[in-house]
Amino acid sequence: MVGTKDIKPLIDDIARLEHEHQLECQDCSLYRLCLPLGLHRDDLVQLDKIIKRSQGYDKGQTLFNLKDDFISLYVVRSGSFKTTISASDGREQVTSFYFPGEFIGLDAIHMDSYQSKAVALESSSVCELPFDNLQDLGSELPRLQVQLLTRVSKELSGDKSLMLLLGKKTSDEKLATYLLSLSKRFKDRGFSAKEFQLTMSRSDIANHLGLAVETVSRLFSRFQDNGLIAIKGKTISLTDVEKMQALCG
Amino acid sequence: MVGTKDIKPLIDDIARLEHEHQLECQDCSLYRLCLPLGLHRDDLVQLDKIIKRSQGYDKGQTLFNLKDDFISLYVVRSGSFKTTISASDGREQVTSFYFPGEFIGLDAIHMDSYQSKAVALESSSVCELPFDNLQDLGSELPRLQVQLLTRVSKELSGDKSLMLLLGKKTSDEKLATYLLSLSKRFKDRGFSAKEFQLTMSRSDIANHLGLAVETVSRLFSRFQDNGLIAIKGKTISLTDVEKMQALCG
DNA sequence: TTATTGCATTGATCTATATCAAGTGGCGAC
DNA sequence: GTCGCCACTTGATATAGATCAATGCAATAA
Repeated sequence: MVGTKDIKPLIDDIARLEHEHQLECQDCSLYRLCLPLGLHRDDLVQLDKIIKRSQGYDKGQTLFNLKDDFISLYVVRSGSFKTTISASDGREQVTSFYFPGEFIGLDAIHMDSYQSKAVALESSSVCELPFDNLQDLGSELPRLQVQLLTRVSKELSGDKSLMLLLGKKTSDEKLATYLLSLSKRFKDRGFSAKEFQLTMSRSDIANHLGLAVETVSRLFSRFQDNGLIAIKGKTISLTDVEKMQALCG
Repeated sequence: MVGTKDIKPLIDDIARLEHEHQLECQDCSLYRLCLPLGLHRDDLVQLDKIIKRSQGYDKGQTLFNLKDDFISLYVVRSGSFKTTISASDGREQVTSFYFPGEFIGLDAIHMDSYQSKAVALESSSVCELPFDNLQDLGSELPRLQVQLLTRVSKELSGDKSLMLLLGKKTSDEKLATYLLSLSKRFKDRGFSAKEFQLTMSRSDIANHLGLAVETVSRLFSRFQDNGLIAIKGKTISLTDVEKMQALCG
């Protein structure tokens, strides 16, 4: 307990140093997942020039709000975010979760304001890509433009799958599908596919899957009883991936 | 009854003539809704060169199938289409309906095969845009590339709204939202916003909204009883748009 | 004209999941 | 430490909408 307090300043120092150092794309660990993929070294230097590496965001802090002017796309550098849209009466839907290397704000490109709200789920940081600059650069670097198009298409594809989940799947199929999708994304990022942190709350998960919190809670308990997972607070281990896959439908 | 048979050959003739004439983008009535928007006249000529104006598709005919090689994007020229994705056990979700000027296949850009199946809902025709050619041209015409990006972003945005609908709305809110969305799209295309044809079946609508056919049928009846709509087979009139909007949530 | 077929409607019943209600446990503030 | 708060869990009950079942109806074929 005393130890935690002692290292906090150290962590802050590291964050500050990292920020001052302004890590460039070439050296970034997300290189293989992120926008630069397929760009030449010279192009990267140009891309680096327009990227703003922002200060961090605390848990619960808003990256952008519904109807804010659309200025920039964001790429998660560390941590995680959720985006939500809301009905006129205030009901909200968690539309997506975003992890390192993923783009936030792509659905705003066709408007001049954001169509959703983005909030950090933990201490997080992002790279900011002012869209106008990105477009200017894109007109010189077709490969960049293609990368961007590919990104939006990929998110579109994911959203269609989520429509299948929301429209046709039962509660246990929903949760199983969700957990495996998280697992895959962590694996792609070089983390364990079997054990990871659920940085979002139960109610975020429930909302995203079109379920009630209580249902999600009961499902976690049942999955645990059936030996599918081991869960303790926010830490989850997938103990029977086979069976989990069979559950997805 | 005899009359219908007599004019059928005439209609076919017109379709054939239209096809042979190979109507160009400049002259197309969809000009203001379609890809050419914002392109210069010279650019349009180039775009026209890569567009294949295909034969028509009959009701129920497949434009492309899941896992077909991704070669082209398609723009609806006349008629309408639906796209579906399916779970491993065969359950299907109708992900979108497409009307003239709208793009089909955008979710395949990030893969080398289509992620969904597209089927004509009535006699329809499309413009085919071979994606490789489109990209070659795009690298010379940044405005074209931006148009394309904008299109995908717009579809993304619509899908997020549908997630809100599927996850959070009640059955009557779902149907009301859907009918008004159709109404707006018809209006944008210069058709009546109040009276139009539901080219898709009740079961397509139900599936798309995450409901059972019976529920949709009952809702249509109730909406009619409440003076919101008048419906006869596939023809619907919105008789109280105000009240309908209030129902959307 | 009458049969056939598939889509659509309407009614009766059932069920998955929401909602309501009552704890439980962990964590930060003091 | 312990107080208070909030997220989570677990149980009891309610309900929106699904499913099952029968019938109606319109378009095509015979």
